[in-house]
Amino acid sequence: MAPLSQQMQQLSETCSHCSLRYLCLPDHLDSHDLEKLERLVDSGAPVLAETELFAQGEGLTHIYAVRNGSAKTVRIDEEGFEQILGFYYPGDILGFDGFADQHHHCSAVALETSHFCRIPVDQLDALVDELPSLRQRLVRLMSQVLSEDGRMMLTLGRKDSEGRISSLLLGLSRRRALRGMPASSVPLNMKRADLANFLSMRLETVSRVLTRLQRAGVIKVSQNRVDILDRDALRERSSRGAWVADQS
Amino acid sequence: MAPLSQQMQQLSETCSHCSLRYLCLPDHLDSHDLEKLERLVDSGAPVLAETELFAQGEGLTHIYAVRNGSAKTVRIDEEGFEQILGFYYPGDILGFDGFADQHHHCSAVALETSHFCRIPVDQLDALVDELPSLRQRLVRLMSQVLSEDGRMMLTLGRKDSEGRISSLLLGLSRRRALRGMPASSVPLNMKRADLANFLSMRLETVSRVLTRLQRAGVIKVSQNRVDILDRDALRERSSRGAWVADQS
DNA sequence: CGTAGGGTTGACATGTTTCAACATCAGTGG
DNA sequence: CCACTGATGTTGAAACATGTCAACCCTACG
Repeated sequence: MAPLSQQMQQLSETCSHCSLRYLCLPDHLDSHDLEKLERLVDSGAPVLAETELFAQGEGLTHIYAVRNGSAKTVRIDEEGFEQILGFYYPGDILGFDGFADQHHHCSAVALETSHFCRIPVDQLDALVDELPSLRQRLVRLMSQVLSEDGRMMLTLGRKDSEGRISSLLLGLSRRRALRGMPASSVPLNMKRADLANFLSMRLETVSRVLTRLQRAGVIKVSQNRVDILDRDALRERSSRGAWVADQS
Repeated sequence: MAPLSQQMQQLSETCSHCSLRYLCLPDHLDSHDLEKLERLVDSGAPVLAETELFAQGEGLTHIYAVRNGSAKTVRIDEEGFEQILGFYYPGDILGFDGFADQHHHCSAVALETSHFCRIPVDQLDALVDELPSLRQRLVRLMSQVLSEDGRMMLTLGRKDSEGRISSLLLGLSRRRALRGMPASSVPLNMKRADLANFLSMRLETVSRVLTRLQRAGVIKVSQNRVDILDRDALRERSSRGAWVADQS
C-alpha cells in the first residue's frame, strides 16, 4: 500500500477518481464536462488546525471543497459577536455565501489538519456559462444548503438543550453514513466551545447534556468521540422538548 | 390618476416598468435580456390572505416574486412541528429552496391580499442557459438569501427576547427603507403567533416585550403597526442581551 | 348586543445561564 | 520520571429569563 501522503496526493488530483464525486460538485457531470472542471481544481498543501481558509469581508477568489478533515464557518456580526454557522466534512463546499457581492460573509477555519480543493471562482464562473450541467449542479447544491439552513433554524429555535445535542449528533451521524463511514461512532473534531456556540448554548450545558445522555445509556462519550448506543432513544430525545407550534 | 386596480395591472405586466426591478430578478439585466425574462412572467389574480402559493413537498413548477402585499414561508419538520422561515415583501423571491430536488421544502402563504409574479422554472431554466447575466443574477440572489439566513441564525441563537424583537423590527424597517417606504412606521402584517413562531418565542413573551419597549418610549404600538420612536435605543437593545461568545 | 378570535397581563414553574470550584489531560522543563 | 502549567472539560448552587397556565380585555363583525 502506498504511503498515506502519496495516496491523498493522487486522490486530490482528479475529480474523476475521487471517492466523493457523487457528493461534491462533480455529481451529475458527464466525463467530458468533468474533465474541464478538473482542470480548475487545485489541491494545495495540507491546512493545519485553526488555519483560516478565507476571512469574512475578504474578496471572493476561490471556493473550497473539503477533501478530507473538517472545517467550520464563523461569522462575526456588527456588534462583534461570533457565531459558528456550520461544520463541514469531505465533499462539502465552502464559500457559497460569497457569490452575493463577491465578498465572503463568514470566515472558514480548519478544525484539524485537512486538505481542500481550491476552485477559482472566475474560471468556475466562465465554465458555468459553458456547461449547463455544472450550472444546474451549482444551483442545486446552493439550494440544498438553503434548505439545510432552514432545518437548522428549526432546531435552534424550537428545541431544548437535549434536543439540540441529540439532533446534532444524529445529523453528524447521518452525514458520516452518506460518506460511507461508520455512522455510530461520531468524532467530535470541534471543541466543546464550538459545539456550544453552534447550538447557542453555554459549554457547561453541552457538557451536562452529554453526560446526562451517557448516564441514560444513549451514547458513550470518550473524549472527542461519541458512540451512539441507542439511536432510537436519541431520535426520541431530539424531538422531545421541541415546542408545540402555536396555531397560526 | 387611473384606478388602483388598473394601475397594478399595468405594473405587473412588464418588469421594465416595475418599480421593484432593482431589487428583484431583473436587476443588472440589459433591456434586451429583460424583455426575454418579461415574457416568462405571469402576474395572476390577487391572492387572498392565508392562501397557499405552493405547498411543502409539492413539485417545483414556479417561483414567485412578491409584487405587492406580503407572504411567509413555513416548514413542517419530520415530527410535525411548524416553523416560519421568513417574511417576504415586494421584490423578494419565493421558492429558491426548491431547486435542490425540484420539490418545495416549505410552504408559502400570503399574509394579506397580495399580488405575485409567477415564473415557470422550466422556462426560466432554459433562459438561464441562454443569458449569463440572468444566471449570475440568480446565483447572487440565492447567495444573498444564504447570507441572510446566517444573520437570522445569529439572531435566533444569541439574542434574548428583547434583542430578537428589536432586531426583527429594525430588519423590517430596513427592508421598508430599501423599497422607498417610510422606515419608521412598520406594519406588522403577520399575527403575533407568527412573530412568536418566527422568533422562537411564545406569543405571550412577544406581547410583553412589545409593551415593555413601548413603555420605555422606544416604539409605539398601535394594533398592527409599530412606530419606531428611538431608533438608536432600539439598536442598542437589539445587541444588548446578546451573549458573549466563548473563546474558540 | 353577543360572540369569537386575537391580544394582553399576572402568578408560578422550570430550564438554562452564571459564577465558581474542581478534574483531567498534554506538553514542557527540571 | 515527575512536577508544573495552561487549556479544556466537568460539576455544583443560585439567579434569572422565559415558558406555562389561566384570566381578562379588546375589537370586529354578524
